[in-house]
Amino acid sequence: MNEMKQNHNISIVRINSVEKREEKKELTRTALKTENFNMANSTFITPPPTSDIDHMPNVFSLSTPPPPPTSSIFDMIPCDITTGGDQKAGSLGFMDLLDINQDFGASASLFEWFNQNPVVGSPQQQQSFVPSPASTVPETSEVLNNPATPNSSASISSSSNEAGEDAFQQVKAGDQEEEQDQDKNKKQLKPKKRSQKRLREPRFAFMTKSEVDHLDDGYRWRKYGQKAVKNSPYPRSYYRCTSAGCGVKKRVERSSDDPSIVVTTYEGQHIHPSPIIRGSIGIFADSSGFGAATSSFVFPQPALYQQKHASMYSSSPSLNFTSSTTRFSPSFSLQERRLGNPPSLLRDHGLLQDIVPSQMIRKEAKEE
DNA sequence: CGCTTTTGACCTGCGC
DNA sequence: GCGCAGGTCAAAAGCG
Repeated sequence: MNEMKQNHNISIVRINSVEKREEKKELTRTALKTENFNMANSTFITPPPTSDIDHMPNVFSLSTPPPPPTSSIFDMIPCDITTGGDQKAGSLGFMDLLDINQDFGASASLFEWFNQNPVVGSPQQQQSFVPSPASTVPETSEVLNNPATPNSSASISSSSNEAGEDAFQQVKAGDQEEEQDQDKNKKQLKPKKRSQKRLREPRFAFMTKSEVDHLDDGYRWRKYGQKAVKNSPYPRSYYRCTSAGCGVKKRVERSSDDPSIVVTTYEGQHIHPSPIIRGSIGIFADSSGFGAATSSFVFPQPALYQQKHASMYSSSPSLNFTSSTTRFSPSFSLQERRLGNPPSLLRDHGLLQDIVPSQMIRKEAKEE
């Protein structure tokens, strides 16, 4: 249990995506040129938006330095947020997202903000988000840099194939015949659905400073694989949501640069409410919950889902934080947050208080 | 007994 | 075409 009380520095990356193979290749090449290429020097290139999840900022970082013992989430100082490829977007912080320093209009929550700020609009916008080869890595690194891991950034590329089922059914049909001929000698002769091209769901990731690899985000996960990661002594674990019909996956791996950093990548959206949802506290089930070992915050559920389960959502939950031991989903008032008076609930657990934005240190350093 | 984790093999995509 | 690395499968083992 002690490990559950580690500091959890979180960096979130969400890069909207556009399937630009050439840029992707270039990114890869660029990254590989870097001496310490790893997750840190990567960029998410996800498929075009398919849901409300894409209303989230394309990229934002919640990197956090080790907080003082008495710090709380309310002590957080804005960290970098870069939207799209537009550097003019400037920096926004975690608290910005929480409506502390930034006016999100009527929305008092990250959730609402996400849904009210369709950052991802036109294909052009999406494309603009994907940094050019020349600028991508540095920019991404800038955004993702965590004080604890100067070289850290996360980079994942994904490809989407929207050709659809038809294409794959044809391919599959052909492959099945081949499989019958081929795999008789092989151990795993069972026909797999491998011939189908995988459809990539939108992905996003975040970095957490934690000693715990598998972070509790309120959902139940089943590990289905583990692979050694090139240039890293730490393996990557693959998890799938255990809920029937829910195909959300997540990958967890440690940064080779800083073993204390856990990089978690979510793919897909939950089609069910978070098991942790309970009580009267305002909650929004997420589309891809994520969090730290002892705390988690959850991203918005797709609008469609919310409509179906409107009763499950309160008016303005800001962020759903949960604990693996004692879950809680604070829906504190804006005033409370602005006054820096976190609910005792938060203070008592020393969980969220571990989340501190990356620029806190930077700013403090500047002030000194 | 049912669920989860482990782990080696296999599949797929990409670079050379 | 080959090799590599990422991703997935599924049998076996582990666990409560």
